[in-house]
Amino acid sequence: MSHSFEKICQLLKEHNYKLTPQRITIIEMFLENRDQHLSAEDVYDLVKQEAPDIGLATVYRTLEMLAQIGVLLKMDFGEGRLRYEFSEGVHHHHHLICVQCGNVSEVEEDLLDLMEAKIEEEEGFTIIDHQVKFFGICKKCQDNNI
Amino acid sequence: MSHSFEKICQLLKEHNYKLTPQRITIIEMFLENRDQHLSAEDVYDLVKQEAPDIGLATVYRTLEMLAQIGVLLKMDFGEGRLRYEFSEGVHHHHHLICVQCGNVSEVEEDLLDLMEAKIEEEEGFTIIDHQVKFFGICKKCQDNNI
DNA sequence: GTACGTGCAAATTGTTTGCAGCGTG
DNA sequence: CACGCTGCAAACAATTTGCACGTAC
Repeated sequence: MSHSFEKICQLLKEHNYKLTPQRITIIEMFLENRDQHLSAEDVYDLVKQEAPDIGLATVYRTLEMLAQIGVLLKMDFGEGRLRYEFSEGVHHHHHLICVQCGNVSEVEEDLLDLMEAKIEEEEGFTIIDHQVKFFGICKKCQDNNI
Repeated sequence: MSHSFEKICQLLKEHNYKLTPQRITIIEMFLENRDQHLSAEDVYDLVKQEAPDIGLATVYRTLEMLAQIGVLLKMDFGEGRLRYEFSEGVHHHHHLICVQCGNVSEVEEDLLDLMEAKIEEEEGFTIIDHQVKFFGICKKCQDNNI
């Protein structure tokens, strides 16, 4: 079910991508930070600790490639920059974005199957994926506001 | 219910914003294109036909201002640019984004109230707004693919 | 060995800002 | 007539691209 290092390497091979040290480091980084939504710059900073010579462009290219083959999912939280996370289980978690502190957390709730079925039927639109974002005030901020 | 020119002007006054020709032109443009999701550049191109001297920065500033006072809603379809639409009824329509042609259309379906109630209860997260995007292939593209 | 991958720097793109002059209320 | 608003150009920030060199297969 979940992504493993081996499975991802396998995917690269299938798509005729080479397994370079830089790519390996980036993939390991994501495996060690499964729960995070990392921006390109975040990845760059993290990876630089392991491999100081890596270039930012390489990070961008690798993230794009991993998104293309379905390992990562591009997420846009409206900050003017993209974030990346493992694509697994995308259909069953949504994001809670706190408009005060900017923190992004996840919920597992998903009642969208009904909606999808209706849309496919009524609009003739074949749904591949969905993204749901709830904007509001997280518990922490609410507590701080008192 | 729906935005009218008068109501928007009223809102500007309430917020101590002046009613300049540029702002009027931009508001009229949106009223004439209620069904569209316009980017700043789109608005600039449209408005330039009426008022060739307008500056792109003015468009950006006006869109930001209209979003601030709640007339427009900033939408992010992950294209690396923001789009704007009237904010009315935001809770009751969602976006269908075709991954082939990039066309964005709307659906009225909304079953998220249940989900919101559950999230507020279980996570203590107070929801202000939500955005739902469905990615897939629109009817037109499906027909073209045959 | 060769095509793909890399680092670097420069280019692009969307958006923001500083400023002197203009126009609304 | 004051202050907010404008156009212009320059500044910014995230991302992309061109290119000569390096390296996985």
